[in-house]
Amino acid sequence: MNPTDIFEALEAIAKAPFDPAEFGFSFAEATDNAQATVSKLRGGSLNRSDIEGGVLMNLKFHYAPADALGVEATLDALKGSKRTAKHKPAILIATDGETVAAEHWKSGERLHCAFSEIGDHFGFFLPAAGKDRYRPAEENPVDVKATGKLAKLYDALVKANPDWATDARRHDMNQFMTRLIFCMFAEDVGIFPENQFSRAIFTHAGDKGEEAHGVLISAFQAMNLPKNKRTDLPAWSHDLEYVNGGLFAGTIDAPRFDVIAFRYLREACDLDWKEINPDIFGSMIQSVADPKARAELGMHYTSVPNIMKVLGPLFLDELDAEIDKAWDRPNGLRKVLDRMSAIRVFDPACGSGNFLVVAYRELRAREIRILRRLGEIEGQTQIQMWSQIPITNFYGIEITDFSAETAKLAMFIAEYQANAMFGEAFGRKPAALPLKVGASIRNGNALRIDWADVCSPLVDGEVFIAGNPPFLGGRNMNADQKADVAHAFRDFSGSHKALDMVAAWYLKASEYIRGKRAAAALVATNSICQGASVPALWPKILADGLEISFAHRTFKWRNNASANAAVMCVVVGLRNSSGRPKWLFDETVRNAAANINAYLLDADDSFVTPERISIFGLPEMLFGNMPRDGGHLILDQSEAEMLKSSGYGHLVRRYMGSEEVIKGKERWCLWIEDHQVDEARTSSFISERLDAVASNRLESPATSTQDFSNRPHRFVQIQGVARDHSILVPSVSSERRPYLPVARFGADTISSNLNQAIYDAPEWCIALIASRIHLVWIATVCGKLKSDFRYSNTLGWNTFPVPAFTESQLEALSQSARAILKTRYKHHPATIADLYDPDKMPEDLRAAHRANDDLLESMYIGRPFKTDTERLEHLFKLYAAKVKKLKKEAA
DNA sequence: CATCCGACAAGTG
DNA sequence: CACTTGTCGGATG
Repeated sequence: MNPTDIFEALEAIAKAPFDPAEFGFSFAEATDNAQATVSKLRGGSLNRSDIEGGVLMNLKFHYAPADALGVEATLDALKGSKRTAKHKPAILIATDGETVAAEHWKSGERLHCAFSEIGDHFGFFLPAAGKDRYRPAEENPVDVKATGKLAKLYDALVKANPDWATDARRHDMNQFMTRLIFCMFAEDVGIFPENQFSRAIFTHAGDKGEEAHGVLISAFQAMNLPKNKRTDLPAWSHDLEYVNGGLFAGTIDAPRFDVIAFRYLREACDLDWKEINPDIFGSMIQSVADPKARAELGMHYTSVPNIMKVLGPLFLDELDAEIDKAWDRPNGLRKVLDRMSAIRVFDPACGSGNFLVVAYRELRAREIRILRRLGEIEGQTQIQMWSQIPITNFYGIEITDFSAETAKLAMFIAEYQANAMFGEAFGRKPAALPLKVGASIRNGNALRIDWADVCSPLVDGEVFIAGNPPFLGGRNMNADQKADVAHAFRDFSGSHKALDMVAAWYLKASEYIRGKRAAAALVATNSICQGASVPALWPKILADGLEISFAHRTFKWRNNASANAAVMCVVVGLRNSSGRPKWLFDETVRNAAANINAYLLDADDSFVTPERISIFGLPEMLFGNMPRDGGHLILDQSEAEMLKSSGYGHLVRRYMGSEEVIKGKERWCLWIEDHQVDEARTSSFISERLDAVASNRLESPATSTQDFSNRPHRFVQIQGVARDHSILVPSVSSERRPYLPVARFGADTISSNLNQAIYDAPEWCIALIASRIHLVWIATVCGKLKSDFRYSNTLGWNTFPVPAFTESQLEALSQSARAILKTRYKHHPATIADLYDPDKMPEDLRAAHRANDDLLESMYIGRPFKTDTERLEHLFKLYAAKVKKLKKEAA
């Protein structure tokens, strides 16, 4: 059973009427146990439970129906059962058919939900089916746990208070959650007396939380008033600490708690908040408070390892080297301290402040390290009293108000924790309350604000810009966002409209640091270093004395959130040109580079621009044909056969997209010339399809599509059709294959826009496309989809450098192409996906390709190339020479 | 006209 | 849920 089956089985249980005696067995069935096993369970021979009416399966689960005491008490009974300890079930579950309480026994993680929702929580129950849940170890599990609890609390509160989920009240809800989090943190780390807050709440809120609402309001009001002004508040609140700092200013309200929400509140308070990492916790708080952000949590919080990919090479690694060098020289160490105290860190897209928090924490940790060392050398008395790294050296811009507030809170927590460490090391620390001045976080639009206005560049100190700005493709921005980007690019000619929004941050960063004591490094989608973006963006950035100081090449976005964004990233560091070393990172491997170009290669700067026709005289390659039909012109096999047998076969053609070429799938399409429309309409099937196309096109937002609603029999864009044969290259294909997929088809096929096509051209074109050297070129200069190849005629084929071939060379290449096709045919009916699987590629096909490579490469340099690097170097040399020559001719 | 892209999207185990 | 791998068609040059 796969997880989807388990989900469906649990859904079925949730929908059926609840039978306490039956539930354990149906749960066993739902979690992937064979019928025979379930029968034995029913018979009692496998059931190990020691609880009345319970079902216990060794290592899998322990269920008990809830009695009068309620699901909570039953769950506790399950937890305390001797048999549970003996048989170690993955899941404990108690239910009364109304609500469910369950626990992941190993981690102690709990779930409370309505009985009808158990399907939605199938992920929680997967361990009962022997499937491990995804448990990343790279980060602090406390953060993950806390976020989970807070999210559940939030959901429960919203359920109990539907009006709090409306836009009008969201801000109140956000504020409420932030205040709550602060209190839970403060009472665990010693800002408040231990457990002062939760004791006050749980003493006065009633057994089921019926009074929690009023109690929390009073508590928050008290924290906003000096202790001597609380006469109107209940007596128990008079001891609570005065916090101030804006956190408790403004309206104070609280939602009402039902039983489930109150349970989660208790669990959240029980957590040990001492261990919380403010660095990523900020974004987590934000995600908890904002359901939309929660859905997007996977994209917007940057994991600490990824933050360090930016901050390390940007300035921390260099500081470490300086510290090491000065380790035995007090004056040298003091110099490093001076440098550190004059460093400003500026995140122009700070969100809830993760980069700033990590940067602050790392600098404070280094300061402690240096001071300890100075103490060793010179004695404790010579050391400065307080930290010299002011929190006011940390700057941010953030567009949403709530995130900006959260960032300040996260920085406060970070400062508190750093002071505690300082106190531990040197026995002194400043008072925590009431809250003081914090980091400078500006609430505004970073693409409109002058950055120097937020954080001015320094003469006697450095500014490091770091962050992870939002990614949004040029075609997916709304009008406001497009205008913001246009504003950032206002001083430049050439179009920026195809660029990702993150490109505007890079541009502004480059303008900020140029000629200043400043450097920048940002996370970006890898697309800004690929394909059409390279010539559109990087000449502007790398002009006037800037260089790429380091880069992390494409890595997959990843963090602890469950729904990660599907995106591949790069980190690119910018600085004013210098002789200092440059570093190129591949995953964890670091290489020194002589130069880093905009493709993130250790090579000279070069920008390959798209061309309308091949600058090396190759045959014309055309984009495929785009139906824009809502799928209504496309036929499956049975539909095609039906039309053929009823006399409409001449209106049907084989339809080729990428999958048809690569995986040998079969689809057909209606291909109707203008003069055939009346005839086509005599088929009611075709007629219905055409009407569907027409109405679909009318609904399109694009006028170019609407314009074709009165010609529904036709593809909107017809780029080309073969007279005799076509050579098709899928426009997207897996990066794992050692050669690009390419195939030859007859005149009866129509290529969709998912292929590039050369019509009625000689076979040697196949020899070129199927060569290693062509793959290397495409992989370098074309765009990518994640890291998969994306074939472009303008960027890849029309720029592909080839030597001037002789007739006999072309004939040899054609023969070589035929040899490849013939070898493939020997393995019929294996598809291209089968044949070019890197693990299973047949030896004879490999040999045919090797021969093809040797033949072609000898035509370039008289022998095969030794490495891909050598191939690229030669291609770029040919390309540069050709571009130079064309420019000269044009002048 | 002729593309180039997607903090993706859909299918699979 | 994790992993693989290329749809589809709008917006723009």
